[in-house]
Amino acid sequence: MTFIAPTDCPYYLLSRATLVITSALRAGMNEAGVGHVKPSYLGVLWSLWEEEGLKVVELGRRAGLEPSTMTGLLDRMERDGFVTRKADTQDRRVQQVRLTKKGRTAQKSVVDVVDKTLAKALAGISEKELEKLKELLRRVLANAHSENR
Amino acid sequence: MTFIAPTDCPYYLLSRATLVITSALRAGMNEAGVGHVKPSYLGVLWSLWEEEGLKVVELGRRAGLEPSTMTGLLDRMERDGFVTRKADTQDRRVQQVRLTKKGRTAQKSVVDVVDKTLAKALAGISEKELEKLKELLRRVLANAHSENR
DNA sequence: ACACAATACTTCGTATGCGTAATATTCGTA
DNA sequence: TACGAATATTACGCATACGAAGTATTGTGT
Repeated sequence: MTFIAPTDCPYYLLSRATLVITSALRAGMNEAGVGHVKPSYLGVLWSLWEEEGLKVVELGRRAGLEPSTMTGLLDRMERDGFVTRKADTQDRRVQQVRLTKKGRTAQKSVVDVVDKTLAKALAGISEKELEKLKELLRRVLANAHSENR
Repeated sequence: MTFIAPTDCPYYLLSRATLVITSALRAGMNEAGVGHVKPSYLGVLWSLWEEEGLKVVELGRRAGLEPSTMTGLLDRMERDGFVTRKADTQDRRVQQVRLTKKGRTAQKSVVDVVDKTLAKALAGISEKELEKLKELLRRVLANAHSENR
């Protein structure tokens, strides 16, 4: 199969969809007065709201990001006052990442923005269709995963 | 609707799917000996293989990218020898972008890599499912589009 | 106990994208 | 025709991601 028009190419559609939702999230955060929360922070915040004191590698694993990516991401999050790093006393290679008060109290607004933004982005898509979409995307990820070994 | 696990969040799935395919494309290009062709070049090359001498804004429109993004992209493509810019004599604001010989001859290998990479990434997804996926993604783009005005 | 492998994290260079502002040119209208 | 609006491009700062390579620490096999 060869894809001619951009709107016929799944890669184009995926990239664009990701970018427009990222933009919408950024805008939504600004409007809601939590503009310091960048879209990339979400994966980390989500993990830490569940379980605090995770290490860098573990956060990366959960968000699907490389450790080297996490470093810069956590630098920005620390700069913006959402998390702190704390050396682990057991294993001194490890940095424990924990939420600040600001990181904790942001949860409500942030979850709200994400929900509303996704609802808008996915408007007109039924529950069933959404499930199908997610299932297909999971299959793409599974393909990539099995490819790498 | 609130999304708990990453694999339950459409935004996470979309981002990850985009990134893994981008990675796969990069790797595929390298293996095929056209490693200078970066994934971002594809949108521009596609447009120029169709019609040469397009201006920067038009290339951006077709690829879904901002003009300011195009500048850096075209800089890299020029550096890597795929395109040249040429001032338009009619309208001196305009830069005509045209393919070099290298840019033209790359078409066959590049299209080949893209086809094979997408086939692998989308393995196990039927024609019908792929159509559905594309339709849903187009709807997301349409939503974003109508949102912005 | 010691050499070597594995793990955790960071640093650095590069790619990719956006938005804002600056510059140059052209267009439309009074 | 002069002038403000629109258009085309670039410049700059920032966010986000990867991979390769470096550093520190821990684990393992002999």
